[in-house]
Amino acid sequence: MCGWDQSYTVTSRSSAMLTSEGAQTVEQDDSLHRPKMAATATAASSGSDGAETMTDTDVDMEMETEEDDMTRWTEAEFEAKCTYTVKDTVWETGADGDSVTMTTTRAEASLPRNLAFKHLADSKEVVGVCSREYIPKGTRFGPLVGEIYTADSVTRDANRKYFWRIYMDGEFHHFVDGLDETRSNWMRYVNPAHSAAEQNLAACQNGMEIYFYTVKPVPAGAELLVWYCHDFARRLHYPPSGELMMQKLKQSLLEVKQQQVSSEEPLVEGSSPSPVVETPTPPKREHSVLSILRGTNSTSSSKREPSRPLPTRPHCTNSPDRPLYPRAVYPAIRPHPHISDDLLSHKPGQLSYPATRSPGNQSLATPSPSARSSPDSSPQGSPSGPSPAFYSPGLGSYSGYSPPSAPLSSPFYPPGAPYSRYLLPHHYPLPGGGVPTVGGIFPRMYPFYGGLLPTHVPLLPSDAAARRFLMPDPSHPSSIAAHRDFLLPGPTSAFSAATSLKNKAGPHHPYPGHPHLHGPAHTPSSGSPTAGTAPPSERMPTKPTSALLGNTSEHRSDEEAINLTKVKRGAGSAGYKALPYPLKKQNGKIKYECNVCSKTFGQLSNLKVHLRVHSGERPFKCQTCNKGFTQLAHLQKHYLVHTGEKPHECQVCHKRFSSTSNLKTHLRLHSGEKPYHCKLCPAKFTQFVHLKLHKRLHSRERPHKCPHCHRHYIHLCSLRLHLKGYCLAAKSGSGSPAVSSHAALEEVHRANEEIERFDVSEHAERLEQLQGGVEVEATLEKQVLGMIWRETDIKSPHFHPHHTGGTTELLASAYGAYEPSNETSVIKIRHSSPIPPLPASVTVKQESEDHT
DNA sequence: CTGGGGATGGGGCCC
DNA sequence: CGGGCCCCATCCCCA
Repeated sequence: MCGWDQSYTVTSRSSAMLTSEGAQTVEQDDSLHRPKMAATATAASSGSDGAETMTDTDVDMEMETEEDDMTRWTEAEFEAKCTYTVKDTVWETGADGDSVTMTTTRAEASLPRNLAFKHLADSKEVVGVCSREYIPKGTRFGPLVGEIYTADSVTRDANRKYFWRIYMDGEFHHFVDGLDETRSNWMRYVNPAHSAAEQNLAACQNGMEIYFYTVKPVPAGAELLVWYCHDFARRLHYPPSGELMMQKLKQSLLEVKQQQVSSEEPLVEGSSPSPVVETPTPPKREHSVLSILRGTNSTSSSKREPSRPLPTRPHCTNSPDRPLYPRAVYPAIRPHPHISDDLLSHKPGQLSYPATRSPGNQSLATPSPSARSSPDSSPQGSPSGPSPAFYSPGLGSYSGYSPPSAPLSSPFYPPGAPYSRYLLPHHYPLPGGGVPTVGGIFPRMYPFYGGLLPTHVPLLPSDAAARRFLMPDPSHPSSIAAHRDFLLPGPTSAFSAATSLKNKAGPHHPYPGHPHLHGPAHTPSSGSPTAGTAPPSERMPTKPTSALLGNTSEHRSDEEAINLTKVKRGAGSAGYKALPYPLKKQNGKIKYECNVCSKTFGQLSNLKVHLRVHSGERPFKCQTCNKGFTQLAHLQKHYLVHTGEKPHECQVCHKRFSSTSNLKTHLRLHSGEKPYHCKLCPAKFTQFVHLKLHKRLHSRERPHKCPHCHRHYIHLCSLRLHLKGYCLAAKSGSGSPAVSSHAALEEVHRANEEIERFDVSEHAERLEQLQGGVEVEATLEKQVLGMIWRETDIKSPHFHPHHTGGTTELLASAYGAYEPSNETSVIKIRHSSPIPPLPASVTVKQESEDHT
């Protein structure tokens, strides 16, 4: 988003400029007033595979019935409830980053992978941001990056087009300026929402940073359109919902037109409502389109914000005397994305409504959950959409929602966007060492913060910043509470239940239906208002915000809590609840033992988490697919499925993976490591599962069954070999070796393994066809088991299976290629005792199970 | 069937 | 004590 200039003020303009901006403003404001599209068609999936277990329709259905209006959430709620975060792509700097900087601005390079820029057809100019894939509701983007200016440091002629105001304790604190594309991030390109219906992002200030949260599912290809969250709007003295402003705008419509004809009244800072406005609900005062366009407060200027001269807006394409430029449209003043530069060039009477929406954008068609679920979400909602009169004749009715003229250059990977090069994992070591977390976008920025922000403001690298969503802002107790309330597992487990009681919250918590949010377990000791004060809609048991905490077994939470408490006092009951964590001592260290499986843990917290395995508790719910997880980290990892993020990159082939595990597995392809060896043949695998599948080959039909033991063989010769002295069950029979020692027993075992290896080899196949006689068998025996014999002969005079010498050339050639395993076979192992069968660096993961 | 990858579960350990 | 990160194991899918 560009900064539809929150602080933009103008004192005077040319009429042309006014007109142009007027149009913008109208649209911008229209966005606020357009009634929510309560019954619009369900968004098509647009090919998105975002919903893995549900169709997009399912998702939407769910949204309709279960979700509340996130646009009415407080900033604290956004921060606390939205677990999903999408981090900026790390910006590569330094030596090898130069090339990047040559072709891409930092702002562009920072774009997360699941987003794409929207370009004008014949331009590389970024005119908006779209989603590449389905993005679930409750996803957080950010923080907004830009240069920091305080009231004192901002220059009077600064271009405030991309200014965002940061407040602290209700007072203006500083600006974040996204103007400079080399110092800002992609968020500067996000267009403002034109209406509540199309708004899919809400801008919030969390801590001292600006974040954008998805307030509705964003289908693939849809443009991101942001508007202030309620808190933010309130700070800026916008009408709470923007609906008032909408009405005013409408009222101003005529006035606007009149002004277009007449001379524009000199604009004075604070004469019009704007995002920056600090006037609470400029109710009675009529806002002229002019003033609206200006995005300035009509009733008052910011008291805290330094007074300033009119922005010169050097880059402002809105300027009538400047060539229209897409970028100009975005930012600032006009939180309306649908006005293209072309529009800007038009004269008032010629206002056209260039389509700028991406083809996939279905925000219009997307039902507005908020509109449906939250009756009060549109207080004075304008009953109608933007008045056609708002647009110039010829504009058509709502043509603005026609397909965009600036489609994505590519639905997934824009040409010329060498994604891989900025796709280093967030915490993946850079080739040259070090971690690119702070190195990218933030280095230049944080120094500013260092001097501007209170010490409690986390000066975090991107990675850490992304982590912040789980870290309560110490300056906001409610935030802490919200975090805790939200992140704590629901009181459905013995432990959480116990915790809840410990917190003195009785079993009769106010919202039994949603204990994870408001139940005793989450009642902050500080008495945070967050717990229990959430809107009723939040109490919806299945409300999928993000990591919703366990509602899987909430019906039993209270009981469990009580039971557990009793148990802990000695009441004693069955199962792990009776004694959640009995203590044991191992090697002097206290161990916590699971009552169910007797597994011990060095830390109680580990046991607590472990107990969820037995209780079935999955407190962390994915809002998108409703899957539950036992650990928040698992949910977070899972979320990558929906965002498409693959933070881990193979430094060899640059392929990306969502998990380190999978990357590690992949790296074996490059290293050649195949740690999973088949005991029966030389086959090796990079994954255990492949070995397991492979082993089935060895267990295929084996018609030649040993009459004495369980062994089966594919080939008769193998059975006969086995029977020549290696069947322990038949040891009493003739020819059986005298196995009188443990060592000899082992030899027999190994010999049988070797026979099996031979049995499944191609050589057995060929030998079978030779129809050899006794001599052949003897040779076979010698070749297959020869080494064992020699060893055994030496070590155990008692173990001397019957065999005869003699080798025919024919036989030798028949299976001459057969070689007793030299890596995992018992033979090799025996003979190479001092010499590891494999390089020491290679770990061979032997099969753990018997292959019988 | 093999090989590669995606996703998830579970646990250890550090902060 | 709990959160977060990391790692390994495992299952599943698909080419």
